[in-house]
Amino acid sequence: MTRIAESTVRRLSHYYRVLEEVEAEGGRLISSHRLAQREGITSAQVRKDLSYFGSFGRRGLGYNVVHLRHEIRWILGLDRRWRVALVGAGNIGTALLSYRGFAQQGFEVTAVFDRDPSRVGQRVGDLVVQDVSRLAAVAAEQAFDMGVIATTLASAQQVADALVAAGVRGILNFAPRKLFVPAHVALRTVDMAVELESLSFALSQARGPRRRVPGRGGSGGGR
Amino acid sequence: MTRIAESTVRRLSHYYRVLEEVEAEGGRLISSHRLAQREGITSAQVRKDLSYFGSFGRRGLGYNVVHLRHEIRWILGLDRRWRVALVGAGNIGTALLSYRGFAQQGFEVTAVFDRDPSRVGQRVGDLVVQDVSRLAAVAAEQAFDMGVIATTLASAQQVADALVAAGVRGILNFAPRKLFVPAHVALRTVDMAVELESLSFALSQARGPRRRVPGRGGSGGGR
DNA sequence: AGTACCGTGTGAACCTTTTCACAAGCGACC
DNA sequence: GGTCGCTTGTGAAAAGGTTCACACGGTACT
Ligand SMILES: NC(=O)c1ccc[n+]([C@@H]2O[C@H](COP(=O)([O-])OP(=O)(O)OC[C@H]3O[C@@H](n4cnc5c(N)ncnc54)[C@H](O)[C@@H]3O)[C@@H](O)[C@H]2O)c1
Ligand SMILES: NC(=O)c1ccc[n+]([C@@H]2O[C@H](COP(=O)([O-])OP(=O)(O)OC[C@H]3O[C@@H](n4cnc5c(N)ncnc54)[C@H](O)[C@@H]3O)[C@@H](O)[C@H]2O)c1
Repeated sequence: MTRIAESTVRRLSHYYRVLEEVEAEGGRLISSHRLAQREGITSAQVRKDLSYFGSFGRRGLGYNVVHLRHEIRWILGLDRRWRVALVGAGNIGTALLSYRGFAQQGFEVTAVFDRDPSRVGQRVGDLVVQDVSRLAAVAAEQAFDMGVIATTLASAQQVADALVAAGVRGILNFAPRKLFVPAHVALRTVDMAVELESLSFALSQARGPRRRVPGRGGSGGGR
Repeated sequence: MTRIAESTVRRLSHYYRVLEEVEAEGGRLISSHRLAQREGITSAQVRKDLSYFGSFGRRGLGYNVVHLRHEIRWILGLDRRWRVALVGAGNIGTALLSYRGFAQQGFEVTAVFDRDPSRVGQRVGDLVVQDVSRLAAVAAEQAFDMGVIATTLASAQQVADALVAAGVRGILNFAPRKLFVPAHVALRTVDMAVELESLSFALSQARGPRRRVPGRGGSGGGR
């Protein structure tokens, strides 16, 4: 079987949401075309994505909503609980903890760590912030599947290393930096600055090309 | 000139960060190879990305750090201030407001809106939360360039519509849903659930293919 | 001035992902 | 049972993005 593209996986998440909604609305069947419409993509894309994993539809009819949702749920691994360690109980970290959406999809934050003594010991939601030095010890008990990095930029790589050492197989990183992890550890980075800058670029495209100082090559600046 | 790929723009953001760091470390020149190494990509990719915008390097030498940083700064439109309206003063919204990183890159949140009467009037950072019904009126004064949607899922599309009506040309969306906006408005979505689910998928790949009930086609589920 | 070395900029090759287009399956209706 | 309309699943084509590989330009050193 050929490797699945990251973009396909991300769309599966979207299909899953749509299916949840359609199910709630009472829809029993949905065609690739209508599914695609709700996501603003083509129906061929939907069918191709699903075809990598099997044949879930019925010709002339479409997909059974409940069935397809369960299939995608299984494909994405959402049919189990994932134990998640959160490192960094700052702005982002506490926002994530207060969010109930993740637990609903099976992502259960079972421990929070920080290194700031003023935060350690405080309660955040149902959890008490622990000192990050206890990460290895707690991991031995709880066997985290994933780690979330919500620390300051400067600590991100060392926290990643600690999480890897603690045995996580996946890391979600909020620090705006490239992290290096072993090949067997999956890494995803949420970089809001990149998104904003991408917007900034898009909005700047309206303006004309760079006005250049005449008589000056493009290379300059060096002495 | 050919359209610039979104992936190229995102990498430019990363190059920009690396250049900031290298500059802080006192480096004057950097080769595409070393720049690539710090991002875990190939040097050809770096050169290709930059080549879409001009010739910024010197053969045999590399790129002048300060000069290249300024070029990218200009390309990404970070050489000006962007006025940003934030809608939704909940967990994510307040986390964003407490973050100083954005203002440093020129993204200035100049107004915050919510519809919850218990939040309206409260101070968050330097700003006072206003009722979302005032969005149009405030936009007339402040001329927002971009909007950030940090509201609940159910409100996201109507808030997007309101922001578009208020004249923003870019939207950063945190609600996990596909939003529809006119072609002249740039939209980027930060969907943390998708990221987590992508991790979940990656971690699930270890397990074998789906065990199927024998004697049952792939299509089933319908009556 | 000549030679050795280095690194950019870029066409071409390669690889990946998306879109096209259609045969084949399925239900409905006569 | 036959025909019609609808929709899937999928090879093949197209589009898009990345990597290769090298000519060319530039520095350094003799
Ligand atoms: N808040 C935002 O809106 C926002 C937006 C974009 C990016 N980010 C990024 O997200 C990350 C977190 O941002 P924030 O605003 O929550 O920052 P914050 O300063 O509020 O929180 C960071 C927390 O991490 C803790 N920490 C630092 N080093 C640690 C370590 N080695 N081990 C354990 N804990 C450690 C700190 O004590 C602090 O509590 C930063 O990297 C930031 O660049 C934040
Ligand atoms: N908090 C997280 O960690 C997290 C993670 C992933 C996704 N999200 C998404 O981000 C969004 C915000 O999450 P949150 O945790 O900050 O939620 P929240 O409930 O804390 O905040 C949402 C805020 O939006 C306001 N709001 C709702 N409808 C509005 C409207 N029409 N106009 C103006 N304001 C309105 C609410 O009054 C509330 O203050 C949600 O869509 C959520 O799915 C949040």
